[in-house]
Amino acid sequence: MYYLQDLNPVQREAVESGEGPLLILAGAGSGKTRVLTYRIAHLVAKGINPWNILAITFTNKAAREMRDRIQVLVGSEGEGLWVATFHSSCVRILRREISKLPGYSRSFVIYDAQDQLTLIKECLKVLNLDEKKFAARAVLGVISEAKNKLLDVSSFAAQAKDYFLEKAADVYRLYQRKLLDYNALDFDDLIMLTVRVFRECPEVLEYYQKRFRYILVDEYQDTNHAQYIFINLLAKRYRNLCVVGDDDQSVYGWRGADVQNILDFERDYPEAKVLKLEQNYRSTQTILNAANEVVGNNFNRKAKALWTENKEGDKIILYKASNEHEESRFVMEKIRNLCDAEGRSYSDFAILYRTNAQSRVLEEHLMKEGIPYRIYSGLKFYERMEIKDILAYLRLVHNSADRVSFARVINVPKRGIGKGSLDKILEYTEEQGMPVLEALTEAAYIPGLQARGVSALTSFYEIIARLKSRAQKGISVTELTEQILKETGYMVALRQENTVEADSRIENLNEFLSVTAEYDHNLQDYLGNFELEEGQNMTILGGFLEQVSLVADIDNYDEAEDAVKLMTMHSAKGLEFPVVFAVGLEDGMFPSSRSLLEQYLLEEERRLCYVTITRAKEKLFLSHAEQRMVYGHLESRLPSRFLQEIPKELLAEESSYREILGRGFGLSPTRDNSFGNTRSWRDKGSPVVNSDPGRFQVGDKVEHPKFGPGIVMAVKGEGKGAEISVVFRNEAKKLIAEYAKLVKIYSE
DNA sequence: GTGACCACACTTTTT
DNA sequence: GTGTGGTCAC
Repeated sequence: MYYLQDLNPVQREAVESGEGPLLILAGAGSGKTRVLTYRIAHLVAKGINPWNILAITFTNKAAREMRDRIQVLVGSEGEGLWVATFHSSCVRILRREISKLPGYSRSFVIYDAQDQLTLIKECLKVLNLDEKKFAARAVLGVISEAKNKLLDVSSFAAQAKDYFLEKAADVYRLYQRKLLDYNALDFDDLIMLTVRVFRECPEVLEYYQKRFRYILVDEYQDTNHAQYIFINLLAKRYRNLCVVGDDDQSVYGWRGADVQNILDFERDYPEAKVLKLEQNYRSTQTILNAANEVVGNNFNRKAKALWTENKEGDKIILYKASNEHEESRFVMEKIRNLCDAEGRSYSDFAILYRTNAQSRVLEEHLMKEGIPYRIYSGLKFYERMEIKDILAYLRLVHNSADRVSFARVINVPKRGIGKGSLDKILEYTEEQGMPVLEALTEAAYIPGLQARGVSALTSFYEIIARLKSRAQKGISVTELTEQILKETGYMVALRQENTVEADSRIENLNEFLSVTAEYDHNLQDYLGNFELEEGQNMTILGGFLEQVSLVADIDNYDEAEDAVKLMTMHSAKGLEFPVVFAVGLEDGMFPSSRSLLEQYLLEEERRLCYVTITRAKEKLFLSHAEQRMVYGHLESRLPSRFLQEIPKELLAEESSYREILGRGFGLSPTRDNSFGNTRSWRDKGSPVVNSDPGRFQVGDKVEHPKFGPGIVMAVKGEGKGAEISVVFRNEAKKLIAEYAKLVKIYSE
């Protein structure tokens, strides 16, 4: 096996180790993808039928990459291998099996976050719940959490222990019923219902257990409970489960990922072999040391010692900017310098930030400087209004019961069907229990509709019905899309607007047409992948809709493109760059203000910091600003506590003040400007009972009789009248020093 | 039914 | 500061 020579001894053992459960703890940059792909190739080389192998990833990008790499190793012998994300695997299974669950149909559509929210709001309205008290987002969050834990409506309701949760259970019940009515599944359903099929239909489970004799899971630390059960049900029969992950890179706890899954693997599979990949091939000694030091401050982790044979490399540059603009300016300057001095290309650079909102200022500066860039987060292509509109049309053509899509487009472009008429149609549909589109054929009987409305609705129906019959005859998605844009008047309406904005929308729609064209082009491959069986009602259009509903922006990541890459720290996970700028490293930003109050949240942020640092291969720049505009208010900020967890000898400091004004000015508004003066709560520091209410500082930990413990995030003004912004456990408040019954617990 | 205007959340992170 | 959603006048 020639390829085994590419591996170090542990990697090799991981690849060669045969049957039985295997846990691979793979530190950042330790060649985990290589191990996974080689392991699959090795299984195939040993004569295992690829058809019996399932490899699961989290992103399409990771799946594609893995498929490509395996292809190189085994060539066409890989035929039949499943390499897919959790979600797309489950969709595939459900497309075959979901009709075994009462009421569900195989032709379901998939609702994204926006659709979910729309539907939740619809439910809140029906249930007469005040949207002030029951924020749609919060309710959706609770429901999603329940689904991730595989709680169905009745078990969720049974354990609802307060008023909010009781009402949320009502929403959950209605929400599920509506999804069923509209023939739609949300993201969480994909996993939950697959598990349900497995549990309720032993013969289905058995089929897949036998088929997937060898299972590999990437990023196992990011699995949530539902995904965990899904995998473990499948692996139960043969126990050939190989999971790869790094508990230090678990950064999706907030969306239900449970690090415990990887930490408990040895408990679940006592016979498991455990291997640790600890040699890092990516980063310099300096970068790796910094990352190790930071993450070493976490308590709940498996001991690991990442090392490298790479050279020591440059010191990490730490930059203190006066504000976010100056910080951006610094980044631009460094990019220019490194391009000139070291002949680097733009594609060598990545700028990473905690929140999407931070990209705006950076983008402005990049534009001004004429530096090519690409943003991999923020408003996503598929979330743009015009794209959502055209998708809604396509979905309605595909599924005449999809009320969310119907409601979205019935009056786009304007057809004189306002909110009142829409409500009447929906009400009528509800009563008649028919697909919403079909109800339009009876528009004349819908009570309360004007004749004008009736004719508008009838002609709308005719357009969609016509398009539908053409779709059934098998015209391409591109043709269908073009016809929708034309026949619904959507394009004409946009052109008539004649604004810059409308032009960009048209441009996006053209971009969308190239997506459909690509799909049409690849149709053969794609359907091949789906292993269609006779009678399986998988239309061309359905395949397209499914594909677009499962893509994320990062999936379109192009490593080679000659542009600076901007993305959130989360999106950067799994990627690497020669030069990394991590910006906005300030307490309250990163770690986020919400994480400051709970140890476990802070630890997740620290892991995110570890992930961020280990993205860099050669050079790492860390920056923070002393003042920053937040929600339109200027706020003073302190350097991130993570910065002081990096040993000073690994750092070289640069500061705008020093450059401009020289040393010794002590200009920092809150403390002297030597870095590292902040204190984390874990430090001793005697509790101080506040005696002078005027003396609050950013970073103080305080206690409020009503709101509980909190952190001072900003102080505006001085003395008794000072306005103090404090983040409490559940809320952020602005308080006036004189009146707020704040007690200072820790002080500097 | 439509469009203009105002108030007010909102900022984590995404398959 | 921005985007959304609600209200009101036409």
